[in-house]
Amino acid sequence: MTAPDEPAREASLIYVIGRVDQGLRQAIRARLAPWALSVQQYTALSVLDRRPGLSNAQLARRALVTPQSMVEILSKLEQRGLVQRTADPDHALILRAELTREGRALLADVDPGIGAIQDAAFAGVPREEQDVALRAMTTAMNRLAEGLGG
Amino acid sequence: MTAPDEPAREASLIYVIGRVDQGLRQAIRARLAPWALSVQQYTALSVLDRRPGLSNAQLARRALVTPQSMVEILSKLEQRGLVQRTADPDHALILRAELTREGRALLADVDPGIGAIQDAAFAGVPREEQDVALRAMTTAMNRLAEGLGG
DNA sequence: CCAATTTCAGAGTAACTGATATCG
DNA sequence: CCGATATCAGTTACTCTGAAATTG
Repeated sequence: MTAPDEPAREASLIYVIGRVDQGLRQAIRARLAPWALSVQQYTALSVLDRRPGLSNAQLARRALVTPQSMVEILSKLEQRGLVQRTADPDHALILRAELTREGRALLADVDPGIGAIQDAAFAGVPREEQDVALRAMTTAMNRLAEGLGG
Repeated sequence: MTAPDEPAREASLIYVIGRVDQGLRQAIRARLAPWALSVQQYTALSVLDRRPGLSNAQLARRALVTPQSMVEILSKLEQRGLVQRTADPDHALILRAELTREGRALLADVDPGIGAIQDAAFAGVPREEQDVALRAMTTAMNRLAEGLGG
């Protein structure tokens, strides 16, 4: 059976999102391998690059994972010297994270390759439609972050 | 720090897809818990419902995972009596899978709840835009299945 | 012999639940 | 006391790589 499977007819949005994420993750993982960076480590780095000063709890809410999951990611980045954390002056309990110089340098090395993956995956889709998709997905992301209630 | 995080400004499509998938998975997992079904088990069931007769290898290509990963999912469904597999008459090596009556019954029980999750997540997005998003994501899925080359 | 399918075994990744300690 | 943060420990979910046997 070498015959290629026929393309799926009408799958649900929820299903297609899962497949795309799976394929994207694989591609990103391969691209990141030379730096021994995991997908979520890369994700955390790029979030911190755009929003320095987020705490572990804030990062976790943003990523839609538990704070315990984020601790693992963040602590490894810190051990590796890509991220540094300093206590908030007003709340000694809160550790605000930001990229180190090494972290920024590594991100600059890696970012183009990841961008290329996105471009390749959506090459067949017109800009305007990509924008519509991005808006739709962003809406869903925000609703999911609120627990599907609001 | 109880103040809600400001909504993300301009994240990349690739990033938002990852977050949405993560949020969706969590919601689906919770909804599936009473049946002790995992997310990928549910996914495999619904694919087989629409396309009976797919082999393990075909399912794996469709899901963008290795055949080894799919074996685990499929064999558990088979052990549980939700799926049955029969050898292809022409190729004794190929085992074609299909839902059992129990599998179809369980899927019928579960499906509405999963549909509700999708509806809730994309409630704020107009139909036409959901369709555009679905088309864009389907294009990306197919490109990823071809290895980003084609 | 080669290509495709299935599957076992081991490993690594990713995320979770539970519990503990601290701060305001 | 309560709510939020951080984090340790254990566990489950998910996927991969490697290797083997079988079929056409």
